[in-house]
Amino acid sequence: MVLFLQNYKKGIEVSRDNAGVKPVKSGSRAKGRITLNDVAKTVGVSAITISRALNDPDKVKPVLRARIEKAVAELNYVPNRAARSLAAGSTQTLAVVIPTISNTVFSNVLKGIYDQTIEHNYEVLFANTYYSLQNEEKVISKLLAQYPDGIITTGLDMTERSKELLQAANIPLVQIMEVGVGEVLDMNVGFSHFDAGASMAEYLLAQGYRNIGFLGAQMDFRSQRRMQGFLSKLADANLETDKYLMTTTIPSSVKLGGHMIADLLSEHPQVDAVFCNNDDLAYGAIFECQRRKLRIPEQIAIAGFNDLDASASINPSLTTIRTPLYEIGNRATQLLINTLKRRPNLSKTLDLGFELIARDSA
Amino acid sequence: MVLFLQNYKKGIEVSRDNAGVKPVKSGSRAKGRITLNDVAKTVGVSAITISRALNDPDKVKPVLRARIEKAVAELNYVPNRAARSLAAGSTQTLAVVIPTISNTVFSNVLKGIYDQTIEHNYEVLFANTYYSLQNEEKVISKLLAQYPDGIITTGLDMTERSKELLQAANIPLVQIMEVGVGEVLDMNVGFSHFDAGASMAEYLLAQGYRNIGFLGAQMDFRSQRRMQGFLSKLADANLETDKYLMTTTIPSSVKLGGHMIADLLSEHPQVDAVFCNNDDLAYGAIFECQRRKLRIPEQIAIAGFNDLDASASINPSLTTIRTPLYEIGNRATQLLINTLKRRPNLSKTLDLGFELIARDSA
DNA sequence: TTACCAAATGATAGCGCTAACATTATTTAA
DNA sequence: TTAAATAATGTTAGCGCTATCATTTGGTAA
Repeated sequence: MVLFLQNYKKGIEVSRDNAGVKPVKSGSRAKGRITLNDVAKTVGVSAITISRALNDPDKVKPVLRARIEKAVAELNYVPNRAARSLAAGSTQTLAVVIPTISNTVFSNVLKGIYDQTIEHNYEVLFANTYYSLQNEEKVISKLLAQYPDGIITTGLDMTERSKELLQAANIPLVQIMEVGVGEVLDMNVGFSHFDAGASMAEYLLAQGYRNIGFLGAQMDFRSQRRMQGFLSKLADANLETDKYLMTTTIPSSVKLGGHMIADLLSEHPQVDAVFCNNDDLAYGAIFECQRRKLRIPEQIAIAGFNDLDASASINPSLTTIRTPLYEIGNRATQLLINTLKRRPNLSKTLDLGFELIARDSA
Repeated sequence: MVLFLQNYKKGIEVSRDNAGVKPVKSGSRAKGRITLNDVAKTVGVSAITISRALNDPDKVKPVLRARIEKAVAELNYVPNRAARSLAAGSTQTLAVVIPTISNTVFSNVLKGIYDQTIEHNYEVLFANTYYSLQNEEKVISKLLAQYPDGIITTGLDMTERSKELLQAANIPLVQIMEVGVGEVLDMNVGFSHFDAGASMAEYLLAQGYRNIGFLGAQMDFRSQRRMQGFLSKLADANLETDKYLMTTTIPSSVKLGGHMIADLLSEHPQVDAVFCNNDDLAYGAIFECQRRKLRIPEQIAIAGFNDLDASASINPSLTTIRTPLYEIGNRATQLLINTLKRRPNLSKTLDLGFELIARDSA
């Protein structure tokens, strides 16, 4: 039990066979935790030497370093990052602003970010906007109060106030998910949603479909751009663009995909292909068509977006667009860390592209 | 442009019609950001008054407060949380340790946590263990260096060193996902995985299945406990427990579910029901059975675990166990925040249970 | 008016750490 | 051997904020 309390100075004598003595601090503001100074006294050197042994080990002689490491372990010393940040002016923290963690798309992106930060010893602070620019403004302001060393935000559409705050923070920024539209404040990693939409339209047209529908959930800015790209190609081919279009701001889900295609088909049974603005929706559409005994793709073709895990396995396998989600997070974080370490970046903008995966559903 | 640089003191005169003057700080360690003192000089009051106006507004006269708020906005002042934490001894940060963010299960849990923290003005720091106790030890140590006010960890199995670190940190802790096994260090929210497994076995037995298989991916501690609960009931019914058992430590995915059931069926075509240790695996199994023209549930029944989004929509709809993922995160965070605000918790352990959802697949 | 009390604001110190410079020990070159 | 160079460790001050206690202001009762 005493062992567990080692890090505490609540009247117990912490050191055992160590030379240094750590009396209970009685100062009213002391938190009772073991500090650098406690370790320094135990080892019998100055605080800065302990600091160096932990942060820049090469600068301390191996023998001394070993003694310090032993003391640190025995005392359960944990450095106080707030103090470190304040003194050093760097928090070793990256802030991440995404729409919502509960969307697989963004958890993949976040994983890409996380894996990169863990490698370089940064922490991740994240916040969700729930697709609202007003929320975004609030969470940006909150995150900046942590004085992160860098920040990643989603999308290129933001309020003027958000832009002001980010510029004023004067830290490297990467806007992710999308390239080629809007104002890039600093760095930018993503792909063109307009082109992705357009490329799916071209594919469906090439396959001979002519009554082509579009199902869109959430309809955030990027969804809209995908839709615009898609519709532009339909218009080029002199096809209907509005007639078979169905969108909602409800968040995307498999269930919603089923409802939407049911609605679309009841109004327009002649639809022969549908582009769903993401894979979840497409799964729901496929399941609903199965229930209606519609043969895919003979009677109706279904296409999705993102190429999530299940898309290759579902029956029929889903024609979709593979997006480099993990890569986006990973590369964006690389840009940030390169900048922070003053290593040059080849480019401030990275278009990671997308890939149309033609499978059986269309 | 100058507007964007307002928060900076790089030789530009920041104040416009304000009385106070903020000269460029030349101290070598100054970061150039606007500080409380700068705001104080601008308004013409002491720093502590600005602090109070921001943190405890009632203590400052409305008129003064308005002037302060105006100055804060004009200067784009952002408080430095590191300094605040150091001075106040509280970081307003909660740490979260989960196996991996890329598993839908944990992104749901994390959302439950996040929604609660945002409400109470805490920040979330998270880390992934990737299902390794050694990693867990490392990330716990790293997270504690941030001196979070509270911490959430996943599962009840951890190394002695991890337990020591957590106890030494002396902050409220909630171990989530599981209850009823192992040592609870402080608080605990989850459900019994053993019972959940057992209840699925009872259900399948009651439906008359007798050649019952089990597919398990990842096989972390909780998966193992589900399996044990499941097999214990098969044993009680004098059925085979090992014969139709197939597990792997590969992370769960839809594709893997397809491979696993294919392997199982090629060895044991007589299997008439399979419990997959999570829904992803079950989806893959259903898709593979469809490809083999096996009728579900007539020829083979499939059951899953977690009741993810698609489970109600897939064909046939999936019999599974609904687990309170969002709730677990949410309630765990509530416990933490109650403790931090010195509000009493009814109980230190919360068994949120689970629910067997009988659908068409079994 | 005076005494008293509460509300509002201020002065001071210090949270735990590291940057910058200072000093001492050790190695290397001449 | 000695001076010069380098490595290892130490001293000091301060990062930006808030806890604590001190002081001032304004309001109320006698």
